[in-house]
Amino acid sequence: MNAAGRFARYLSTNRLKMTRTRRAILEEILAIRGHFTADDLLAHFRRRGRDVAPATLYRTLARLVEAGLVHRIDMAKGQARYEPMFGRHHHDHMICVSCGKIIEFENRTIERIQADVCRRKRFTLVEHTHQLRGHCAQCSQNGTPAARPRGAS
Amino acid sequence: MNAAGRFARYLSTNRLKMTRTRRAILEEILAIRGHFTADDLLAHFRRRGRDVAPATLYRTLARLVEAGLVHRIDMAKGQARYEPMFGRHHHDHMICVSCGKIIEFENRTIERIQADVCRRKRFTLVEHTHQLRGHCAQCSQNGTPAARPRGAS
DNA sequence: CTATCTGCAAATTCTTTGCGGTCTG
DNA sequence: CAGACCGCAAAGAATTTGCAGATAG
Repeated sequence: MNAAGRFARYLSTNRLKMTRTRRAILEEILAIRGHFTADDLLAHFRRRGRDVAPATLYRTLARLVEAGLVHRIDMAKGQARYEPMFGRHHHDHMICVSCGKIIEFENRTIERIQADVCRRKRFTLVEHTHQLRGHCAQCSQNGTPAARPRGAS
Repeated sequence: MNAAGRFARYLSTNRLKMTRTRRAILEEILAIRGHFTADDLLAHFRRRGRDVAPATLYRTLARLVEAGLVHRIDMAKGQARYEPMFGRHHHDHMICVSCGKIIEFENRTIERIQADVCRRKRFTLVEHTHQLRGHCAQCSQNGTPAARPRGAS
């Protein structure tokens, strides 16, 4: 089923409604096809005259996340990012602290070890965050000041 | 060198001052010897009559992090946590979403693969966050409602 | 003595909530 | 046509910043 269909199903299952605004938000996200912030979306709407209230957008994003159609990436600092998850599977992120670019990565071995670690501690994993922050190839090259590695969690 | 000494060295190197308040904050952290929030520290001080302004605490924590003596754990939601790093080496965290408990874990293989991933993408790693959120052994057992695993990043 | 600190209060940032009118199923 | 939504404005949480007097080197 496509994204709109899946959202519709999620909504009806939960006795929620498919409104014009919700449809518009989902379409905009489908059009972006990449990482975005709540503000990005608001700006898109503002630019084309359609005004969506921040409150409404946040409420809808929360529903899309619940429905499993969108994934929220909590940044250490500043706004959260979102990304569509239609038919995609799990991956993690490298975030360039110079230019903000997000590079996705996926590693089966890490996921497996992670599961092992949880099993060993009898920890029931619900979700995880694995972000690598640093400088992307371009920024490292363009003499971005100080790319000194350091440990962190 | 001990923590106080290291902090003193960091301060003087940067033409900063070792004040009474900074000393008190560092001592309090040494006494806690575990994970804490800015609010925890403020409460400790308030309880014993010594009043430290939030602004001052946050400024000092930032310095301690810069000095490498304290590590900041950014939580997806709510307040950041801090932990002393005196003579400890890197580790990551499992966070119980039921009781808030933080369990540390450390895995050389994951760290190594992570470094490989960065090398392959020519990404200069500065720091990383690897958090597993879920239910700890106790909370899973005590019938904490709904421990249904889901994917996330 | 002078630059850095401290506490206070106000500002910020991102997100959430309360409310009165509107729309969907 | 009842219950869910929308936009607006105001609230919220955690942290940061500006300022005037205090203090360390």
